Amino acid sequence: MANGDYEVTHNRILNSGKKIFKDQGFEKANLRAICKESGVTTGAFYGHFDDKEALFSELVEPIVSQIKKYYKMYEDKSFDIYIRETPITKDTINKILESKSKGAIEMVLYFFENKEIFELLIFGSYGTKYSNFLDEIVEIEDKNHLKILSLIYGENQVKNIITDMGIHLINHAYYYALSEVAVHSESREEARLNAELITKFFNEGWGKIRGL
Amino acid sequence: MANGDYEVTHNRILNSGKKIFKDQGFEKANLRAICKESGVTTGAFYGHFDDKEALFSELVEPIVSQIKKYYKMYEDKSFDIYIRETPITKDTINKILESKSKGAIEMVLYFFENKEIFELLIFGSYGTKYSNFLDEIVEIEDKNHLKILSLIYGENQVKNIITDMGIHLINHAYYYALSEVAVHSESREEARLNAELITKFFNEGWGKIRGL
Amino acid sequence: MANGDYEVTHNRILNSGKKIFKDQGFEKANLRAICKESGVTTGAFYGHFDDKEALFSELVEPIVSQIKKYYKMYEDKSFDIYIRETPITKDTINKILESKSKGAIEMVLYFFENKEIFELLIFGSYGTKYSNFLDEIVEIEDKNHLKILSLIYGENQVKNIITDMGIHLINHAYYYALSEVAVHSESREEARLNAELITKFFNEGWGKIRGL
Amino acid sequence: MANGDYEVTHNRILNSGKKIFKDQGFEKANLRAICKESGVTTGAFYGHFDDKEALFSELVEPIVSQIKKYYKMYEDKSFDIYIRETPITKDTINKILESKSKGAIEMVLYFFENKEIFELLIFGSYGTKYSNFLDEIVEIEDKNHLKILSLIYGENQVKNIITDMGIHLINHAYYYALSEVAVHSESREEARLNAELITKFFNEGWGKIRGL
DNA sequence: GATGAATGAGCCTTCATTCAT
DNA sequence: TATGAATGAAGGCTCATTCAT
Repeated sequence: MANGDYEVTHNRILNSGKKIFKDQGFEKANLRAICKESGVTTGAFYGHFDDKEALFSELVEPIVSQIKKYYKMYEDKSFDIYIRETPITKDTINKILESKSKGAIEMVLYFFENKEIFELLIFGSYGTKYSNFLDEIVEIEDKNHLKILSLIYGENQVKNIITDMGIHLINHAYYYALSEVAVHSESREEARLNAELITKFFNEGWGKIRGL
Repeated sequence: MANGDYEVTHNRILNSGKKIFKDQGFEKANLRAICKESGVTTGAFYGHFDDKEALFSELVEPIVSQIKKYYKMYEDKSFDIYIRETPITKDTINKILESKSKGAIEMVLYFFENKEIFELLIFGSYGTKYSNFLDEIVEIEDKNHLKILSLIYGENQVKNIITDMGIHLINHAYYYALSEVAVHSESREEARLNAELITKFFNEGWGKIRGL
Repeated sequence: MANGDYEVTHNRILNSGKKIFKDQGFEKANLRAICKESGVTTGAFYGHFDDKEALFSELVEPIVSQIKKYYKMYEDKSFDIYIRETPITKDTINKILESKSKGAIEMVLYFFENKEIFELLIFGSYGTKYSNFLDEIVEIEDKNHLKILSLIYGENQVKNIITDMGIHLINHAYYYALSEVAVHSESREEARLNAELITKFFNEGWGKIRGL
Repeated sequence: MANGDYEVTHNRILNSGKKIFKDQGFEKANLRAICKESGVTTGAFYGHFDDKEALFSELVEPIVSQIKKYYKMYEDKSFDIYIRETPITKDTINKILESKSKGAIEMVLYFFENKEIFELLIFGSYGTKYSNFLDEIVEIEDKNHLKILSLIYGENQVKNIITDMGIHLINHAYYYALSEVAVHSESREEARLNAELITKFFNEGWGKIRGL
């Protein structure tokens, strides 16, 4: 192995890691195999990453922090509306829901742009601290959803509309479906269409639940 | 270990396997721990099962074959209708759909009755040949769904309504949600209510898709 | 390797461990070398011991618990005298000191009987939880010594006789010397004579310190 | 790292080595950590020292050679007396012993002035060629002691007074105690007092053995 | 000279499976 | 058929040292 550029080797390891983690998942992926694929010794690996999970983290962290940033932002904004306008008009509700839908679709597109990494994060992270990442997001969405429903029906009436578990089941299905869209769509356009399909589909269901 | 009945020992291993596979998943479960829990030596284990996966299979196989039987039956029946009645009436379609929904809910209840095994099969099978079991079911449902849509719109028009991937995404979400219902509901009644909620929710979405 | 008796293999490992730990110390000792020496695979090793340190512990623990037992007993007895007789007579002091000396010599003889293990514990335990074992004993002795001096001079006057550090320095020297006696004497008789020499030597020094 | 003076860098490495070797001992000390602490690359390190042990040696060598010089000197002088004055007077013996004691105390003070390095040499050298350094000194002292006792009792009578091993055990205890004094005293004054305490203590013991 | 990425043998440990008894 | 000790390849990781630039 030529005594190469740090960054070149680093990226070679990142690429091998991405490939092998994607193929086999974090748990099954063999560090020596990643090193071999990168044309690097195991010793060299540890000059670039603290351990196996650090490689995974470095691959996945950009997308993770982006998502966290998004939720931070979203939470603040949502809370803002929540305290300022009471009573809430139907129009406001619709705006919130529409903005949520648009946000979801844009997120899918962002994930699509980072397909491989996103796939890693969602479907290959078993054995890492990210293994429940999507579930954590779903839980945030559960809370947000509950807030919105509380705006509409009042905090005490929500439970007559749907249970907490009901909300969770539907959100879980929704966000996993969107994840699949990001991972399995072949083009940006296809991703957008699929995300819109799923979103409309779920909005319809929510409409039914809310509407009556 | 008293030289007990073969069957007694066999069942003890099955029970320990069920417990430990459920807690840790197939992959992480330690065979020695299962043996210890059963009060059986590793050598004895291999008198009962070919290997670790054989234990998992035996646990899971009853439910698997039940499901397969169900789909075999369903397929035949569906195909039956398909060839016998043309042109198809709206009423027939509705009957088919309703029967599908009912079938789904009953399936959830059946899974709920076999909660632990079902959980194993769906959420603990990573590393076994069953790791894609639910996906395989979803694929069958995709085909069924396509048949139904073909009955309504004609085989050539379906693609104007929804893509194959669209069908798959929605079905995937649907069956995963139903699986969660079976696994996480605390009572049969709760399972039924949740299954009905999810089913109505998804029917609403499908109605929208079909309706246009 | 014949599929041998558990105990036979266990002892073979213990013996190899004793030998190699003694030669190289815990830290430098190579587990594979111990296994090779025992004619056992590394896998087999872990059927007998939890890890490298567990082997060391099992070798050393009998002597450790014996010593602890001795100090437990000694402490109780010493404390007993301390509370019962006040003011203390010179005669009592002498009896305590003589009993301490006799105890020390007997301990050396006990260690001599367990030479190899004792050597392991005192001089080969770097890297284990026993690495400061002798220091811990010395600290106990420091406290005991302080008690005795307090009996003679009163708690407040001791510091005019000798500092805490002074006590510690001398005790440290004493117990290391006794350890060397146990480890390097070739016969029980030699061990006894050396232990007596060291003890008389140190008693003389203490006499001088006390005497003024 | 600014392309500093060779010597500046060299000293920085020496200082980091001193610090880290003292904290962790030679064996456990990590060369990369030493380099990092010095702000030097590993490559650069090997421009300054042949290997890890060479760094240790350079730190410790000044004190080592000083000690060797001392013993060389001492040996010559002692030998001198031995051949010149026969029969030896009691007064001469006392002078020799007193000078030895004074020498020991001064040595402790010298070690105290070089505390850190001395601590390295005596308590942190496991894994280097210095690991038995103090033992080697003790052996020299054993020989010197034997010479003195031979002067007093005649070469053939010494063995009636004390065995070689007895001498060694006591000397070992003595020099280890003095080493502890140098390392653990907080001030020069404390070091002197402790060294005097230990020396008087041991002289008392020797007096008993010799004289009476 | 200095750089610092790379080396690679070595470490302890795990675990499904085998097989002599 | 049951036993359970033994297998042995594989795992992630460490670190003094080397060497192309």
